[in-house]
Amino acid sequence: MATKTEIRRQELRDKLIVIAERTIAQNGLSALRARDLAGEAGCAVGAIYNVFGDLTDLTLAVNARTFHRLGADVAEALAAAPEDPVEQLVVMAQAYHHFAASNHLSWRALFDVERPAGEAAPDWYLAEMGQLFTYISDPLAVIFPEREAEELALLTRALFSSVHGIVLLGLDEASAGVSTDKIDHMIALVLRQFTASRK
Amino acid sequence: MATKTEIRRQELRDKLIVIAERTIAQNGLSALRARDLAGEAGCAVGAIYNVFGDLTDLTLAVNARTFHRLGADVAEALAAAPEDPVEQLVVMAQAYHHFAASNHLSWRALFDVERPAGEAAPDWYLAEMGQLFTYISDPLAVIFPEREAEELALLTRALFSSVHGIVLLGLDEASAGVSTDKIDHMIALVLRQFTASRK
DNA sequence: CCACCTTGATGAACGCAGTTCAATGATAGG
DNA sequence: CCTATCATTGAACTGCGTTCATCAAGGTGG
Repeated sequence: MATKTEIRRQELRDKLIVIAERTIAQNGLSALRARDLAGEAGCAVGAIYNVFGDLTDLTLAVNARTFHRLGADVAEALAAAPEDPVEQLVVMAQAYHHFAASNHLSWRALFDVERPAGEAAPDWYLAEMGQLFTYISDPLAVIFPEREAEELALLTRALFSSVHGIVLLGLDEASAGVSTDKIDHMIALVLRQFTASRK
Repeated sequence: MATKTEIRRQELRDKLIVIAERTIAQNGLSALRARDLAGEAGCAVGAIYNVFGDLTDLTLAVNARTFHRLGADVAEALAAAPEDPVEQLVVMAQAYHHFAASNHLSWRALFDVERPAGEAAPDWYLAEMGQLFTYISDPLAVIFPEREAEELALLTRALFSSVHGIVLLGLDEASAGVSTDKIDHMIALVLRQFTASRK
């Protein structure tokens, strides 16, 4: 069938994702503009809309890749972590922090993308999130062997959210952000203190 | 001097803040439009810019009031809380949560407002934040009497950020938000577990 | 290999924001 | 009351995402 066309579309799709990824990483989500994109990709503005529904779709494609890189970094840190489950939590949380710090604008784009109210997050997002939760709940189950599964799930979510909050506010320069070392320190403080009494 | 003019300006300023506050509370920050605002206030679009530098300035004025209400709610909860410092932390954190849940769009506007990169947060923001931090650090100092002041400051910030993260992700419907009860439960879990071993 | 038709690509034009500023109207001092 | 000064106005400007009538290319049957 329209093989030629499909190949061209796929190539344009990839090219747009690469350009958008670089733009977001360097200048943030707000710097993503249809005309600039078309200029850099050497296509018409309308061509973007032949390949993506709108710029939000393109942003989501970039975010999927960012989230995947994030998950890979955390997994890598976990693989290299010591046996101790508390240390595993600390190492993973700090890997999350370092990813966010090193990919600040891309990481922000994960949360700043406009989502139509009441619409569920895309599947890849929930899947990637579930993977992260598994990394957390495994050590947690070792640390708190007597807790119910449901309680562990809440703990997992709570700890992830806590670390996320520390990183979010810590990296926010405007509201008197905090040095990288101090963020790592806060993460370790919370996790160690949290797991200090294992019951 | 220009008393007539100044009075008129002050009245317009107040009227715009009230209208913007209602608009944000009901339909979110993205529903704030200069023409609608002028229409509702019965003034020209340009008049907005005689009184506020731009719409972000107006949003910041609304945010100052929101943040102040938030602080008042937390203070009220603290005043009605038991003596036990751990319970004080839990009560305040849940007050934070309930404010965010009951004023979701206004609360979101606190963080969603566009801030020029590299620019510090306004003074009222830092002051209000400092007040919240004091509410937290006082019970913390009772719970952890042997910790250094610097360490306590980090703990304070870390705990605030943690609760903020739990509320933020918990209220986010798109990424499979969580029921109000479960958010309260997560907050209590984290704070109680965190303070279970007092050292 | 050509003629035809279907399908895709194009970019000027549209709608809708925030913001500006020349023209108009009000204010206050003489 | 007059006039110089200042405030207000809203049409116009700019910049954005998005659309769609127009044109070009691709594939197909003869």
